[in-house]
Amino acid sequence: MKATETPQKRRKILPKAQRRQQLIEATIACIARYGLASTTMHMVTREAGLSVGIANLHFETKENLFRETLRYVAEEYHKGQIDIMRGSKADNLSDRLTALLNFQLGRGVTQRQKMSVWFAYYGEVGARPVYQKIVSAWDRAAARELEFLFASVIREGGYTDIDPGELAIGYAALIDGLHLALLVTPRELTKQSAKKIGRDFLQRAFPNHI
Amino acid sequence: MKATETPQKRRKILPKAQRRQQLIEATIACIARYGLASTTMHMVTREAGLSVGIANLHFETKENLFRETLRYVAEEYHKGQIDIMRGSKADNLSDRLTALLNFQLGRGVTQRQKMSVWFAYYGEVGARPVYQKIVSAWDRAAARELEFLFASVIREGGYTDIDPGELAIGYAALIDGLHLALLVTPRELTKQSAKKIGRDFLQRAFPNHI
DNA sequence: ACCTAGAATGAATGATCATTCATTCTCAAG
DNA sequence: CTTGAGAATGAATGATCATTCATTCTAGGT
Repeated sequence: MKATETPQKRRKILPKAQRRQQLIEATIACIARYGLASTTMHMVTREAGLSVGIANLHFETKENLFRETLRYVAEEYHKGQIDIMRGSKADNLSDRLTALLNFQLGRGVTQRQKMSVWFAYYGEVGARPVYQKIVSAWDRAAARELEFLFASVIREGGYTDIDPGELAIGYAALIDGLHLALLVTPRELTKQSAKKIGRDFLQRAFPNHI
Repeated sequence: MKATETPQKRRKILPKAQRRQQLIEATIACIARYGLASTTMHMVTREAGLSVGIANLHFETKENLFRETLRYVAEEYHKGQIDIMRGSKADNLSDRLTALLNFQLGRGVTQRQKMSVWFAYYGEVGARPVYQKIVSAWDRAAARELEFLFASVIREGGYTDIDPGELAIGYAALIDGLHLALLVTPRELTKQSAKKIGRDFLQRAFPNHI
């Protein structure tokens, strides 16, 4: 009995940008599965179905690859949020708040893989200034946008005694905390409950809108 | 000119428990400074002012040392919370809520070092079932206690339409998220504001108590 | 069909690190 | 004071890993 033949993969040449993308996605998969600490270049390149040397060719060092991967993940999440808040889709403020919540706690974002990667990087922020810079730059951008949205809601609803900046930080913190809870204690919290908790927060702040 | 003499440290023999404690504290310091990923046994033992071999003597493996360190950190934080919630100090429920908030966002807990270590472990939870077990066990215990406290407050205040379990998860998530914000974007958030944001959350839920 | 720029490969290299253990040292008990 | 149980040491070992680069292969241009 002959062992299953390796299908003799033909070497394929692709444009730089495409290979970089491929390697970043392999890195995400590996970090989610094995953690930042134990992910090796061999794992990443094997996951991508390529040879070890390729990583050096496109990213020079492991450090570069990891940094670019963080940039990619951070951009994906925060751009998604910001697009909704700017509201090309829903003109209505209530709908915009709901859409934001649905995105932040929806299928795409709350995949175990995504949250693992996200917190793996957060965990290294204390020790790596570069990671902190990347994350905090996006965080700031999203926070400004959220503050602006909340300010509009406050104006429209005539709510008093609410500082939009503080509420924005509180809401963002709540969402981050819910992501953490979904990752660490998934048994205790369903995505449905998480959404309800987020909605209740908004409702207590903006009772006329939610 | 003679170089500064190393003061020829005398070898000291101490009981097991004390050395273990010393090594755990050195581990915390290293993780905060260098991150989980790059902390080595040499760093830890140097930080403790001891030889490399000592770590193996007391913990067998690096993995063990890290696990015990997580146990220590998790216990310290969650026991502190639980003690306050059980309220041997303040019989008054309002005071108990305030004390809890002051502890969770107070000097001790929000030290950069503490938060770094905390999130370093959270970051590996996705990849290491052992870490997840330790953290989620404590989280569950604290969540139960918090739910009980909130239930008492709800009864006392005659609040309607509040589920204590959901509110407890939301509040815990908010606090975790605020810790994360203090770690990642300290420029955007002072400990004072963080406390105010936490207080506002409680006030919107329990207006007669805060 | 032929060439060649440069994309891709992977065995080899050297660095880093956890772990081991033969040896040294300490101190409490006798 | 003497002694031995076991605490502490740190040079040595072997494993793992990032990075290198001589070589092979591909595909678009002529």
